[in-house]
Amino acid sequence: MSKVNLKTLAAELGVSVSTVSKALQNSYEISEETKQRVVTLAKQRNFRPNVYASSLRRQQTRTIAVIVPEIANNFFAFAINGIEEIAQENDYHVLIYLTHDSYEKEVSICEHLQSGRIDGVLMSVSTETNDYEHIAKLMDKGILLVFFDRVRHEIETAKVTTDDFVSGLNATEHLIEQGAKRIAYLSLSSKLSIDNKRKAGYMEALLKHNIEFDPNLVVACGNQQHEAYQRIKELLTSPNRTDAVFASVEKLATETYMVCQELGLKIPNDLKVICFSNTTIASLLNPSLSTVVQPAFEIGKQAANILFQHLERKNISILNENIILKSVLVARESTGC
Amino acid sequence: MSKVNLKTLAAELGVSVSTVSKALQNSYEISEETKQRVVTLAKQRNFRPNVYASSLRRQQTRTIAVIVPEIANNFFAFAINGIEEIAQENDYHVLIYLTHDSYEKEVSICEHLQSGRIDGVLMSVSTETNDYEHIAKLMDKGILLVFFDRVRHEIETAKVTTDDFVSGLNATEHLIEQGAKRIAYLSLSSKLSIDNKRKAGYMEALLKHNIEFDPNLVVACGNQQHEAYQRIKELLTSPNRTDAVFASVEKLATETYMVCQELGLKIPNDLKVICFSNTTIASLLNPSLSTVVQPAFEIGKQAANILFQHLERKNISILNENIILKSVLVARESTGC
DNA sequence: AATATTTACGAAAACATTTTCGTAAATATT
DNA sequence: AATATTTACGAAAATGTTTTCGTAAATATT
Repeated sequence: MSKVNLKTLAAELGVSVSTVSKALQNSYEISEETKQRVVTLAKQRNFRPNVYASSLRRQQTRTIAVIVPEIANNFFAFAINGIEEIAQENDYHVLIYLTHDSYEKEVSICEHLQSGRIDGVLMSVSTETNDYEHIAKLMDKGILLVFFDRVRHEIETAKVTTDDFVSGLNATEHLIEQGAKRIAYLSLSSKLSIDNKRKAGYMEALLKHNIEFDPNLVVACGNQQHEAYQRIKELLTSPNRTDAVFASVEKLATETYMVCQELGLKIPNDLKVICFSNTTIASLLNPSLSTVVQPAFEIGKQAANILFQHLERKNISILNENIILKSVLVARESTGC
Repeated sequence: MSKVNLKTLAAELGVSVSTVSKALQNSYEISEETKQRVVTLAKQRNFRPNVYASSLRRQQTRTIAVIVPEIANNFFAFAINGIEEIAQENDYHVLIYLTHDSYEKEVSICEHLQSGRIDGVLMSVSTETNDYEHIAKLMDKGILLVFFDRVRHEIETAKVTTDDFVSGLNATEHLIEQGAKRIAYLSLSSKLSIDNKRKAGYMEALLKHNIEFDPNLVVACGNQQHEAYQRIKELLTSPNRTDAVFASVEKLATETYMVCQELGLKIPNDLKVICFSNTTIASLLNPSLSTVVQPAFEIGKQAANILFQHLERKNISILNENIILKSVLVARESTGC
């Protein structure tokens, strides 16, 4: 395991360090014969240029960070999948950071990333994030950023999301068409732009169908599982009970299923349920779950593509732009289909 | 966005670069007064030491790689969750690489990682991996490695897995106790040690209960979803049909559910199903799914802990050791409970 | 007062690359 | 034959840290 670097290779070949470096980069300055000798020895010694030295000199790391709230979540897992695929294609490396929906953690991660470790960031903000100074600081250091899904509109850069408003409208309208009269909206956090857009779509659908909006039917469930369970239970045990639920995220729908199990409510007869979800087994649930499926994989790919394009073109800041990919509604038994 | 580094700070303060560096590291060589001045300016200028320069000099990166077959998989998602948690605690950074169960990709990733980018690796090998030279090469470069879940026993290092044999035995025995007579084993790949152990447990259970082992009931399903579907369909349509299925991974169980839907077979009456799985919604399936739940989060944490401990103690190679965390069997309707 | 020790800092090497620039020799051009 | 150009390489600077070692001044010890 004797160390091998440009210096040792050069010494062994009786040429200079720069010659070895250039030969390995297939530079026109080096004769074919020398290149051969260098490449052969490098291969034999299993030489790999030290990326930290080379990044330092080149002033680029070919590394990006992905900051997401969680990973045990089908949407984020698929999105990361897409990101990683594009990263491998472009020979970039992907650092992963989980905020667990904590604002403090998100800030701390952004602090850490100001140390030249990365060229760019793909980010989905936490539900608790209410400002954006930590993100602005990051960009001040010349780090490119692209948001996906959970964005902050105050930051001027590219944002890849799904058509949350329209999908929210469609999901709600679907419930109405299936006969629902009192539809509840289960919210994750009013700080999240996507949540607000889905809710806006929900309200638009009510308006369109002349259903009066009842603020009591908008339930802030939060991140904590047990808290969400409680809120939903309260909702489903309150007088003049709701007959349908539109959950802004999958977790809130599955919690609804659990609550119904406990209360003995039958889906879809007693309660219709639809939600944003990327689970692959929606059709196997009891009853099968109607979902709004986000193109998670595509969202990840697009976000990564935009970032890498700009990274290759150097120093060009990313224009403020909303890329919107369509979700698709899949109706199943939970809404009476 | 004028650049700020030790040099510019030193110039502005009228001291040397080394003084600034030492002051920021709170070295005893620097007076309190100077430290104050340095720290204040550094804060004001929002200075972060360049990690590539510092890694180069220190010869450690505080970065690890996690290599897994896929991420849209509850087991790996939870494991990565555990890894990331421990990494953040220890101030390490986590690079993620997906092999998509391709041997070529796994090799290529290992090649890339020989460039001094990382100090250590946590790895779950792909189902197609049949040798281990690429892994040995990595270790030759002085990179520490810990396996989790999908291990290669030929490599001498720590391996964190679950009690696959015993759990396989328990799962099979559970099926037998529930009245199953002809139990099939759905295998992912005979190249995987965990798969073989689960299968060995299955065979042991048959032996114990005097059930003759029928090789036709061991179905190699592979990674491809449609192929798995086909194999399972063949199994369930063949004469003298099996009455129970033990799936080595979740995906094969959900495929089984799909096949049963198509064939109109009723679980658990026509077919009992149990599988290794980490899905959080097993209880919501139709029918609810009996699972062997691996402590995925803990496995990730343990593997990361072992790696970091050795990284801190420098150069100490990791002893060959099998750490086995117990899985727990949760019986539900799919096995008639 | 002479010597020893401590304090507080700076110069420079080291980490492993990449890249600019200089140049000797070989070849081409007039 | 004299000059211009090309070829093939090397020296050295640069990237931004960390760390070793040297040392002048201040303080302590005899």
